[in-house]
Amino acid sequence: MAAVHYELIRQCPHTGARAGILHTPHGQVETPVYMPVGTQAVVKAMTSREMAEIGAQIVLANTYHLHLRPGEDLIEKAGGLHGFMAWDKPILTDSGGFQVFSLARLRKMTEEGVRFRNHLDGSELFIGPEEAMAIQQKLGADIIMAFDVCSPWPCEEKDAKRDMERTHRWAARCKKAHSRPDQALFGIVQGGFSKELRIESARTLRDMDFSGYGIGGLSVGEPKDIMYEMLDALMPEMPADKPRYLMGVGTPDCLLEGVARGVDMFDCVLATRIARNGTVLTGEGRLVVRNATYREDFRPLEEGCDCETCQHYTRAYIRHLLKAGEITGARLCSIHNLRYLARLMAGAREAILNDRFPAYLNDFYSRFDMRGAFNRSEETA
RNA sequence: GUGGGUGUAGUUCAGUGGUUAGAGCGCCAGAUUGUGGCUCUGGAAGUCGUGGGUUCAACUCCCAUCACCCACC
Repeated sequence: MAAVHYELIRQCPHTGARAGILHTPHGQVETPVYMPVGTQAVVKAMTSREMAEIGAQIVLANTYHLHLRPGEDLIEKAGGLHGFMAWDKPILTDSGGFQVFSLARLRKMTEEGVRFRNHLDGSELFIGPEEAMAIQQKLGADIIMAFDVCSPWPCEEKDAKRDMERTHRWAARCKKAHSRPDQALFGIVQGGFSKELRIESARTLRDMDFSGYGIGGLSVGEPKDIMYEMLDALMPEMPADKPRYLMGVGTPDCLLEGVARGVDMFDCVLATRIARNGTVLTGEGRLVVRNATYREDFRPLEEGCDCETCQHYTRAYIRHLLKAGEITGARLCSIHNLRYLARLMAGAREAILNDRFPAYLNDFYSRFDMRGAFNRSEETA
């Protein structure tokens, strides 16, 4: 049996939403799931014990960043990422493909791979599909990602096609270089913002038979409507017996819209990033606890939340910590946001299992104030 | 008491005759979607201690005065 396999438990009769279990060498993951991002082998400001308490089932780490520092050889000596991080639940490593995209000014890309001038000391390094696989196999995550080419928004169709085709060739090279049987390799769908390309990419990768499929190149600046259109087009082409992972999403509404279209896994830095800058997520919308209006607000961040932060601390106190630049302010907000997303996804799963996912989605929108928050579609519309 | 110094945004300071007096920090707000982010962007905020005077023109020069600081009696 493969290192990772997906077990479909229940399909929503009205939407594409599905509840399942991802079986991995380090235990099960109940899907749909939000995966906190721990780029540098840590979810910023959090310990692995706290992550477990928050209810995180699986965390991410990043190939590019860990290759630079401290290096995969050291992590391998430490017993792989699980030993190094003291986290015995599942881990997924991103391949570094996105860093090629986000650090584009520093790159030189050829068919072989990508030459970077790294951001730490400026020295040159090269990562191609084989290097990305070799690094990830030493890091030892349960799930590793193919090295892909992420097209930007906006993007000419011919450029998106070129990136997609290279992604497919690189996916084949990744598959060939992948040798550890206890790690699952996921391919990544690209295709820019063309439905035809997205469908072609999904079919091509499906035929290559990966253990799961990432959907890359979305949430890179495009309006939400366009992201949803792409998902609507490509999701029917995704194999039902494999997990589907929408990379880099996101906001609470995008997560649920993704679930509704059959996505099983998500990751996003948003929750922890905005937490460090004083914004938290609640069922009623965003709350910028850093703002002066909460100076004397002695309520918890969110009434009824079961997170450690909301159990013990007030908005006024957290605001004070944030304003004073105290690290604990960022920690308390991160704990809350991670717990919020864990609850959101657990609630979605529960709703799917009970055949009431559409009502769950409606209830979310009726409570969550979308005004001015994460509303990217308004900018371009 | 004598001599000297300093008074400019909430704060620390820049600005020595010429557009609408600036900066850092603070304050207020916005941004943040496979993390180069305790980051980035924007905004509000000053009767230039006070009162006179010189000058076409004064934060800037002169006089007085008040406050604070230093030194010496």
